[in-house]
Amino acid sequence: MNIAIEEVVLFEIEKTSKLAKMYSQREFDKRQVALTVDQWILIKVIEEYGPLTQRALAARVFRDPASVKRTLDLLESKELISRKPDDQDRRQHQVELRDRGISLIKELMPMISQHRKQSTAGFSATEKQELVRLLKRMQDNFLD
Amino acid sequence: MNIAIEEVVLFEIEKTSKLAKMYSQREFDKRQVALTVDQWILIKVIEEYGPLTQRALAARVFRDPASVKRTLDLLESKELISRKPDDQDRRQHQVELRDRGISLIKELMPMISQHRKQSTAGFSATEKQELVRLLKRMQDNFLD
DNA sequence: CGATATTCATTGATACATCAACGTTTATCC
DNA sequence: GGATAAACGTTGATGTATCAATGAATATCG
Repeated sequence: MNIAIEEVVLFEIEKTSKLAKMYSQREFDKRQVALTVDQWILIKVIEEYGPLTQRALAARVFRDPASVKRTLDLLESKELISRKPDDQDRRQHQVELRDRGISLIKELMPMISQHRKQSTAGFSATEKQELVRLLKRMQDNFLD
Repeated sequence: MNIAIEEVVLFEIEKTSKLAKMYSQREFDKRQVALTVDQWILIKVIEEYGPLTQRALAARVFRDPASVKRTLDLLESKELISRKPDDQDRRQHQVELRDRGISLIKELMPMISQHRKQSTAGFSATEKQELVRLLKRMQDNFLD
């Protein structure tokens, strides 16, 4: 049974992605942080690029707007973010961080930075760049 | 706002993984194949390694046994697989392909092979190997 | 200016992901 | 051998992913 390298590549990408997410989630749980990794990513992106619309937010994190909407509902109930209807265009809502969101991010950033470093521990600068370069080329192959 | 390369790497892995799955799913839908990508992966693994227990199957595809169980329920209702209680150990079930599963795989393999090749189109043999090597090293970084 | 088309957020339906808890069956240990 | 522990599959709860459809607001076009 000959297994094509192409198959291995796709499998390893999927596996790496899952492992990274599981690793982060365990860290959150260990520290009693009542957040999922996807929720964390949203509030971090809102901090960096907000206020922004739900659609713009979804595009930035590469998720479906319907899915992002539901996650925002949860973050709103935790009082970490708020949504305000836009005055110029009342179809869209501006999403922004609330105080509790801001302080939560400040609190968690050290752990997050540590996790990011851990992901490429032992990699040279060249290897990190090469990995990103190859991944982007693969992405292009899927955009037809 | 300086964005660490570690952050980019993790993001690109996630993005590549999502794109690959979306690309495959669109192909399935286009051809009216009534399967999700995850369902396809399960029956393909059962074909290659079956019969096997649900737990062994879950470990092979790197998924949660509870999740695999539910997907197997769907595949069973489509009459693509069957489950038999093991005589030696009645806690576990042996999962195997049924005739319809076998012929479905035969029918879809050309498309799948094409998709796998597409993923690494333009890659040299060295680049493919390098990508897999870097991914595996990253996985090791998460196994503590 | 008024009909038509598009955009945004939302909701419903279906599927997958993870963990915890549970019943049944099998292993282990005193 | 009988109590205790562990393994397998299952179910429930919660969160995320995708597509299709809907309502309200805005753009566009004749």
